[in-house]
Amino acid sequence: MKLDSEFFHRDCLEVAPDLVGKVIVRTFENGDTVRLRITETEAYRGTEDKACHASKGRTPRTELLYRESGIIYVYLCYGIHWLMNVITGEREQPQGVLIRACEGFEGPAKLTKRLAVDKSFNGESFTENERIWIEDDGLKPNIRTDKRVGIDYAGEEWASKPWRFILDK
DNA sequence: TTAGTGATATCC
DNA sequence: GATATCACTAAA
Repeated sequence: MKLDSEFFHRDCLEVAPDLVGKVIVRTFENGDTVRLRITETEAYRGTEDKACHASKGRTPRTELLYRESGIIYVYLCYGIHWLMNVITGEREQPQGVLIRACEGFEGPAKLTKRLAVDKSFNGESFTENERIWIEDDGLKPNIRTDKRVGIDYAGEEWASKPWRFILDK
């Protein structure tokens, strides 16, 4: 079952664990289809979350975070890597879920490389899209939580939040 | 441990 | 216009 906008229209702290175990489907121009189970996500929640891009204020880049849920937010990290996020929650409320890893592709940049996701997906919809979407295949996985990684700059208070969700086999 | 990489934000 | 920063990876 393809996830609809209702799924994403919730708080990122609900959507993030729910996305774990779901399947990203990507269709390529040459007809190939790739299906990858999501194994790791992280929640980024609002202006008060120092690790969230929107915490420093509304800018052209973070504008997407304020938009409706279910759209894709892709951005370039360290000049080389594309990281993929999904916008969740209410409009005007900057929050989203970072897709960190999929089965066999552990790492946000490996994931986007495999799915050939780049800037052109920024602002696209996950719910009305021919190229990429997410499916629920009925799996009810065990999920464990952990601290988010790579955000030491956000300070101890935010870096220690258990807002990382990992598929537990 | 370090280099590589480029968009963005912030500072002139 | 210039530069400092960054939610990473691969190679050593």
